[in-house]
Amino acid sequence: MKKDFVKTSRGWYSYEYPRAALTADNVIFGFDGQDLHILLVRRGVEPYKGKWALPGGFLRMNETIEECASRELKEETTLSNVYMKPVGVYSDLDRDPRGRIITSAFYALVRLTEVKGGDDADEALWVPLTQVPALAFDHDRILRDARQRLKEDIHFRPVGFQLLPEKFTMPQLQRLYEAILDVHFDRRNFMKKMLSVDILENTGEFEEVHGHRAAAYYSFNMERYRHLKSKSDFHLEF
Amino acid sequence: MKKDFVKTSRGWYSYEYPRAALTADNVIFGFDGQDLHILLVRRGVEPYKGKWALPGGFLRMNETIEECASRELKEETTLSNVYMKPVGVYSDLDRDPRGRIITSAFYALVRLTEVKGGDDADEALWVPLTQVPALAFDHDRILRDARQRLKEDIHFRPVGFQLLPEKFTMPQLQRLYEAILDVHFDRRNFMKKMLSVDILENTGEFEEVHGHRAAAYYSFNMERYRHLKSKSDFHLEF
DNA sequence: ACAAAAGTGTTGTAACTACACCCATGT
DNA sequence: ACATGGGTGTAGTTACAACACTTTTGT
Repeated sequence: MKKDFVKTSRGWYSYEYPRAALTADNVIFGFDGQDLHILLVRRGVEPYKGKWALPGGFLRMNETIEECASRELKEETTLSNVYMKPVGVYSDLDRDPRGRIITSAFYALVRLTEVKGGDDADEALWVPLTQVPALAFDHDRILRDARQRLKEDIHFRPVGFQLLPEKFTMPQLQRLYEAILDVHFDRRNFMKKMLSVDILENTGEFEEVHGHRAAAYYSFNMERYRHLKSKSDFHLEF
Repeated sequence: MKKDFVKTSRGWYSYEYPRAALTADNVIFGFDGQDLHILLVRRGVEPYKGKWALPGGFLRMNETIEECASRELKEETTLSNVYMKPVGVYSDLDRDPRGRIITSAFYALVRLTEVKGGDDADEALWVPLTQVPALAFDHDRILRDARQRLKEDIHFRPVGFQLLPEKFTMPQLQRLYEAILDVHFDRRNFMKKMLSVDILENTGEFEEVHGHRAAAYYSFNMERYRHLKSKSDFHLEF
């Protein structure tokens, strides 16, 4: 790659035409078995100091925007190899008071239990989607768009399984789908449909509650999913 | 907005950290009644001089990325108010030999007949999707992604009607859907399904072929589409 | 005893697929 | 006469939505 800048005497980077700065921001979804949460960070500096915001950061010159997003995600959660999908590009002229900063937003699905949940004093905090405060910058809009995107994606890809532990019960899976799609399903029909796709495996194990048998554990069988004849075989209509 | 740069003595723009340049590229789809086409431009300068590429250009500081994309689209087609949707961000380090240039890709749907079709000598040319040559930069990949996105979108939104003239025949509509989805439908079932959604209006007029009555003209009724109870009412499964 | 959560089958209805013949026009 | 393209209806199958009772456990 050609060098497309010159350095000034002060060590700054100089270009023939003005350029916007690029950031990546992540909407990190987690599920606690009951509700959908997102991971927020409290801003320690101006602008929007003290406000909650999506975790993110500036693009470096040796990484793609996806690499930037997953680097930021790793810094926040210590997780790598996380399921991420692009949400959109946000480039309103006045979206950041610091100047012309454009962000590329992603959503990520993580197992909430694998991330050390910070408390309020900490910088990062899991917040239920029903209790998200007003966010810094245009992050409210980004969050809305990410939820919408997740809602659409879940019809075509088994995204839910990225949010659940290895083994999960049918009621947990149903609560997750209900939280994402914001609807209610009949237990029997939900179970029937899920099992009809043939990507779930009954582990034979059972959830234990107070030392007694409760719901049966299932696991997601990635092999079987790969072998579906067409992607539309996993077209959950609901 | 704060000024986030300083100008050098040579009039260049200087930043504390390196920045990538941002462009917008458009995959412009058109339909000639038979096949899907895209609009390509032949590059007049290096790199990739003489190669075909997607139309696009650099972001200006007084516009959003969407405004940039539609400005470029207008320059190429003279059309405004065109249906456009984002495809993705392409930021591979070596995607442009000129330096760190990141592009935000969009697809657009236009009525091919409304755009003066340039010939080979011209700079812009309509090319059937079946005959697209190897493109400059990573535009092959962008095109693949745009086709995939269009394929997915058509299930949820009546995107096809952006590509057809005001009045169109059922066989034309079917050919369009077949071109986008790359499948074949039974004529009777296709018609039945389309009419069942209740967003088409029989104009009472007929296509004339050699002075004789041929297929009936339909038009898309935007009002009826808006009044659908839910978006999933236009969920064409196929 | 009462409430809460998990498991299990059937039936009516709606939607989809597959399929054949007629008519008009152009060669 | 033959081929092409447009118009129309039905029957079999599949997928979906709606629905109730039993068991276990905790209070």
